[in-house]
Amino acid sequence: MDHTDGPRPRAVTIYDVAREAGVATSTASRALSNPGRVSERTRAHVVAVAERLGYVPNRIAQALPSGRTGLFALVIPDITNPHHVGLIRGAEAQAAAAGHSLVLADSQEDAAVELAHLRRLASFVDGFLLVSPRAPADELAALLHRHPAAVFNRPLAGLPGVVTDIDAASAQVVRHLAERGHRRIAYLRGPDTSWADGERHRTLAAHAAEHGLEFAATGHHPAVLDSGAPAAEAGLATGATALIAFNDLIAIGVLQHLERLGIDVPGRVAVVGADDVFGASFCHPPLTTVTSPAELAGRALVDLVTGTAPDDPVLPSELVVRGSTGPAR
Amino acid sequence: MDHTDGPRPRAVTIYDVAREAGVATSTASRALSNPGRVSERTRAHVVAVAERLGYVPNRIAQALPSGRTGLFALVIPDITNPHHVGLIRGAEAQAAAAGHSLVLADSQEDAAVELAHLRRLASFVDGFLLVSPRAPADELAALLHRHPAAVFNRPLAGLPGVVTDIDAASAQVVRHLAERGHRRIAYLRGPDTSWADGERHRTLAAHAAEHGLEFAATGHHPAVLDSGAPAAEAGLATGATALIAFNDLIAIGVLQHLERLGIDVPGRVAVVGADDVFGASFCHPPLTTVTSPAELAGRALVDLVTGTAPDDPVLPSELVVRGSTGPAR
DNA sequence: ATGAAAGCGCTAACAG
DNA sequence: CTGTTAGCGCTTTCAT
Repeated sequence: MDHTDGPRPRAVTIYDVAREAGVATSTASRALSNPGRVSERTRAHVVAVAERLGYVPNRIAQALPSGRTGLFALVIPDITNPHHVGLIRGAEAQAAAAGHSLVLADSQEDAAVELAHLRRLASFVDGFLLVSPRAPADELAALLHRHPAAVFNRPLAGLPGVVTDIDAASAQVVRHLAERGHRRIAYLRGPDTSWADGERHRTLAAHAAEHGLEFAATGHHPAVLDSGAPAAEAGLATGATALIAFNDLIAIGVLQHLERLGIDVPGRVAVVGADDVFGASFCHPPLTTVTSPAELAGRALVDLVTGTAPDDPVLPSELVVRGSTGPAR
Repeated sequence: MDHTDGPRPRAVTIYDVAREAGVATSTASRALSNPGRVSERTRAHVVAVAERLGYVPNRIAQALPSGRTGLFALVIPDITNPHHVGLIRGAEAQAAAAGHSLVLADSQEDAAVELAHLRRLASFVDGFLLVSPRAPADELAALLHRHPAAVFNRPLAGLPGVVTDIDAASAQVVRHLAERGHRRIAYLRGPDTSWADGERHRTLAAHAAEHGLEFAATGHHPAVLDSGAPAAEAGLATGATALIAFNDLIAIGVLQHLERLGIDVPGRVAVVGADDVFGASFCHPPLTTVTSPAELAGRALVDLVTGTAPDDPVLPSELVVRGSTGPAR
């Protein structure tokens, strides 16, 4: 049987409440959602009647005149990535605290899917939370013309947003590796549509130059565990003694591949990830990585889109040294 | 500035389209969403005008008469649990494929929060996807009276649902441990509001009896990593040589605690988890666990709530043997 | 402080 | 095949 078909048993409306309470619908409405503009006596009476009848306001009907649903769309490139889970969690918590809810949209790293989500959801939500959006800036701008939005990890003209302090993280990573005696390092790039990837590439190269280190880059690699093998091969081929992966997923995949190859980590090659996802602390060896302000970012996005500007649009990220880095061979 | 305040620039309505196309609104409506009930010529014309004006139907307005939003609420006890991520992913994918979207609701293992979500979202969604709901059955029933719902891992009278084949999984776990020579096993229980926990407890005890094994249980333990230490202590105190945790989160926490204690796994004690979450294959030692049909379950929930009954409400779960189990001391 | 009435944008009878 | 009209449930002027 199809539960979505057929008329649902009709619910108690505000008309029922008004009639039962012997007042006009407008009075009932005010008593319920605009107290203070009605006498205490009638307010209490209407509320009591509503309670007794089991009245629950129809939020679609509420939304039609106001245009506000209290729903926000959270658009994510890849739900599978554990990194994004922190973001979902932060956003959900902050939204719930403000009485809002999130509509989840997974764009599967596909710009077209992402844009389709924006179009589909536009008339339904009060705003968009865009996590590292992949679509071209002009197309995003066109679709978001009449909708508030906040963006994580991608500066977009005219849209508020927060970003990870990638430069600070890269500086710490490079300094750490230089101190451990590495002379040649390689960056295993992530998706080419990722702004964060470009930033990591740029800042790692710059800091490597400062320290007089040789720098190479490989990729782009998809941000998934399975990229580990090809990324590791490409990284090793550069002759680097330290491999810095775009994120922990790739880094853990790299560790697994190196283990299969019998290559000692960190003895022969060091590995660094990014995001400090669940699992990074107990993989083998435990992964040196940089933290991601994911949960913070999720909260900040909700704040931004609801009009509360955060103090600082640059969110902290810092190095966590674990077993996967060590002195160069 | 506050993006949510102030009137949004008003959008193109179907009236605009109808006027511009020189037809009645009903004709425009039919041309756009009920083709075949209008001449091909006017259809094409209206569509062209709509396109030119950049018309996008207002989904709230569409939803008001029909009562259908195409939104489904996914209610989860704990977003943090990586196990649930598979479920979210499966549900999102299946919903998206059918042109629906998901509203995310995290009840944080709290029955009151769960019920509050149902109340808040009821008038907004076409149905509920309940993942291991924690609230009392009668309260759930009362709130879901007029809303379709599908449930994962908790049989609820009158509601369609799917469950994991916990009995089969338990049978395999116990047989595996018996074959490895364990004579006394302990189950580290999960949340007391979890139906799955009760089932695992019951079936593990039954199969242990079949095999002539001694069986003990400890807990309830919250289903988080930090439960690992107390759960491990309680489990060891039972004198068991094999500890079966409610889920992988607890199991991995147990592994970490045993490592700190210098207790050899699986030499001195074996550890088994459940769900086969991300990380289970590369923790130390890799965790023997049972798979969870999470993604499948997510898809099945969407199918159920949209009226497509799945073939079998019992979803497969099977043992994956890794390094954390071995012969008893 | 309260009531009457209009309108949010769309769909679905009901006519023609 | 197309136009007219009512109505989904609620909020909000505008009167009183």
